Amino acid sequence: MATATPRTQRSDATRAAILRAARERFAADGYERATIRAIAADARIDPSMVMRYYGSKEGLFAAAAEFDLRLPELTDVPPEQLGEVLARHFLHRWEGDETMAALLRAASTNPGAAEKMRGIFADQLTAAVATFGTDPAGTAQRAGLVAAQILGLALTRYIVRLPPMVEMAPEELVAWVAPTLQRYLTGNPGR
Amino acid sequence: MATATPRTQRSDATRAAILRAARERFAADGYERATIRAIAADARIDPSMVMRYYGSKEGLFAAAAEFDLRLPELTDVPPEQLGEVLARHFLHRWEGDETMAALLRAASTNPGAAEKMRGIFADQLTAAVATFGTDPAGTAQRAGLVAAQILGLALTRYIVRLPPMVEMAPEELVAWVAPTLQRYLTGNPGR
DNA sequence: CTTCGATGTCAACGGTTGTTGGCCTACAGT
DNA sequence: ACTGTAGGCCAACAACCGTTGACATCGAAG
Repeated sequence: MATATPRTQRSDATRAAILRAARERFAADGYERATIRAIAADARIDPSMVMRYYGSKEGLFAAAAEFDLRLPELTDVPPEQLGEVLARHFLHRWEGDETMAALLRAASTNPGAAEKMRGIFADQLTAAVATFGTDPAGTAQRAGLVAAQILGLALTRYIVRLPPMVEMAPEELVAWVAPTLQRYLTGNPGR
Repeated sequence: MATATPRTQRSDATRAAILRAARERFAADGYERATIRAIAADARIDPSMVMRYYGSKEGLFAAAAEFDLRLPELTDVPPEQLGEVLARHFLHRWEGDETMAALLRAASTNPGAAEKMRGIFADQLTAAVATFGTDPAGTAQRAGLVAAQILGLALTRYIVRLPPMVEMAPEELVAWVAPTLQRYLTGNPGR
């Protein structure tokens, strides 16, 4: 009220407000049900501002779905603890930022979102798996299997909300899933 | 052409045509992008017929998403082969019927579809796991974990289409996933 | 103080969607 | 042969969507 907000900061503030509202709506409703009008209402601005700042709905989604897995350095992790470290990291990453839920919900129906999802796991996860690469030829496969287990966990816990998966404590889930990831990373098929 | 089709069969035929087209569209596009008009066009009838036969879009989806996992009798399977049998069964079931892909796509954005998904896994899968129940208290958890791995596999292979998961041969996937299911069914957390 | 550009608002457009009611046609029961 | 009725089509409605353009407002540079 009293202190006038500098002008250059104002646009950045609303930009951020739009992005926050967009992530919430995309996460809760998916790409098609999340309307620009609803997002603008949440951010307390006019729908046309969304267009001005992000060009189109797809542009807004692309900005809102920018995501970094923030995978830790795996080189200084004891090889037999890789599964546990990864399982715990993903669970915490997911629980603290709804961007990933938004991306997952949207990826089921929106081709662009699916493409972005492929990019994230192909680039970030595959690269991380490659750093301790004891099996260069199978790296992509191993990363894919890890993604399948991780995304299945996220899907059942945050999207479909299967009761047993929702009710389990994070550490309980880590205990169950860690050995699976460990085998996908360093083991062989058929046990 | 020559022989007139009996009237009672005609309606059943178009009912089935609608259902088939609906499953295809729901599987390919998800709930919101699959329009009644497109489904009707595929079935070569008028959109209003869809309403007459199924009441509403939600009613049509409910009918199209009716699904039986067709889980085999698990009582006469050697306990140490449960994971392998289940993994192979799910993969074949999924590859042969796109209903499940339609349900999975829709479950990400449509609450009714998610509810139906919960029902399928809570009823059919949990019941199957309970038949050889060596751990009555943990049955629901074990079924949930199996669902997480199975759905993660389906999501990455049929929906998001992660290249390594798409390219792997079915038996290759079975070899990797079977031990995971086996441990979720009969093992303990933390290996 | 004036001027210019960026920020924000308002109203509207064109298109698509689920859904509805009226109309035509042709077959089954009498 | 006649009639009622069910299958099928056409046109339209009301609502909602993404998107656009014109107009107001206000802070900063000259």
